[in-house]
Amino acid sequence: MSTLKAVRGTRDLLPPETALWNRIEATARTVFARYNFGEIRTPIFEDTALFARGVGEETDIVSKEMYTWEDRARAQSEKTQTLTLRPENTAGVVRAYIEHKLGETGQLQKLYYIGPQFRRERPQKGRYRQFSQIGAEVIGPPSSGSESPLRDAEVLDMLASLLDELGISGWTLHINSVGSSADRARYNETLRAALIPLAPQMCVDCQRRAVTNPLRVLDCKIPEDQPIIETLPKIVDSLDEESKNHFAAVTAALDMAGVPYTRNHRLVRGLDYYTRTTFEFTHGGLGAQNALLGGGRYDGLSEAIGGPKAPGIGFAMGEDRLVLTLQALDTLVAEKGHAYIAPLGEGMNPAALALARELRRAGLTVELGEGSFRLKKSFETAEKVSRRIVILGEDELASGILTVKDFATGTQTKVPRAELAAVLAAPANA
RNA sequence: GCGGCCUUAGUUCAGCGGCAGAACGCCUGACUGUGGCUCAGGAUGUCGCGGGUUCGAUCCCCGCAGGCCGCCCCA
Repeated sequence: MSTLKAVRGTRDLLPPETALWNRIEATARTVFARYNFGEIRTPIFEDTALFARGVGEETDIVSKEMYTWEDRARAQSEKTQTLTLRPENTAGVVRAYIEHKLGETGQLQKLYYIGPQFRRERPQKGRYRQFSQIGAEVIGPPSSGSESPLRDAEVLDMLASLLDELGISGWTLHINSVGSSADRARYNETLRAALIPLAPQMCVDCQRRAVTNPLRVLDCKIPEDQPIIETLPKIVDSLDEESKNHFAAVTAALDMAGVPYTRNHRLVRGLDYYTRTTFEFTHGGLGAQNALLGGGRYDGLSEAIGGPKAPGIGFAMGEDRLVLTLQALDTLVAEKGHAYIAPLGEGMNPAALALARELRRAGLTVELGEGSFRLKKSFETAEKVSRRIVILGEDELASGILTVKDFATGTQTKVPRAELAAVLAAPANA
């Protein structure tokens, strides 16, 4: 019988790696809280129509990467429904915003989420079929200030602070404006026309893109094509005055706040709902999947899925990629517990449990040994998982004076039971 | 969805058409309540799965699966 394995593109996360995941999530929650974001949890599956209308029917995500199935009807009278595992979370958040009439509060909604997303792509490093995103959205009626360029700058400032706090050094923030959807359509045609005479000199991929999706030519990584791409019209020249001014206000705020960024005329993101400001934080250590996070403004998304006018801006960070980056930077230090209790002889086991319970209730991390172990084995095991070892034998139990050895210093002391928790809680003696 | 490389012990990896290997880790002992060093010994396993060629396949061939790299796309 063949053994069952995690399905392609999914994986188990085990200790100690999960400690890193928890640290990332805890840091994100802390930073988001400082900016007054609250958590939202939306369902992992939604009506397929939400993604088709929100993300865009023509995008790769919707047209070929979604896990979609027909949910069977419970009764003759009930229609079957097409459901989809969420491939991203922004559409779900906006759906919830509309459904719960959050716009009626008149207040700006600042929501963050952490959770799994699903896309059926060919897996590779930093790209999985189930992956986790940490994201946030700022959305509200125009009267709440949701359209303000200050919101864009604040989100970018928050992200820069979060990455710094996580200890991710060497990131680059790329920003651009893709304007209104009309601006983008106009630019697409400008680009297509400009490429007609140039494409024959470019790589085969670009020759294809020039016809199928001109915007993607800007992403080409072939060195020979770069000088040609530099000569292409820039999207900024296709923007209307309002979008230009909005973008100028975003960069002015970033300059004043001291958030470093790179103006990237070639940053064109793939989801249909993006308007005006778009951005990406990249990191060199990730290979082809070098985007740590991406996001942008989506002023028309709510209306696209049947809601009121509700401009917004948001982002999604690839949590798996944050983990990869931090692992490459070697910032993972395994935390050792406070103490390992070594009972001498199986007869000491019950007393050892009682002692462990006492210390754990005092808030210490305690590993409980086993009386059948020889002391040598207890020491070897203890050294791997704990900062100190506590020996519990007949003498210690009778006298109430325990033997404690500190692995960092190699010093051994006798400690009365009443003082034990305090001694173990103290940092290693120098 | 396309192309390339890869898959052998718990881990990292050698290897060869003829008994399955190293290092690290693990277990036992030297050493009954003091580890880390040392020494002596021990267990590792469907050589990814399924076919084929062959007297004989872990090795050669084909298919499949999974991983990695690139394309596509994206977080």
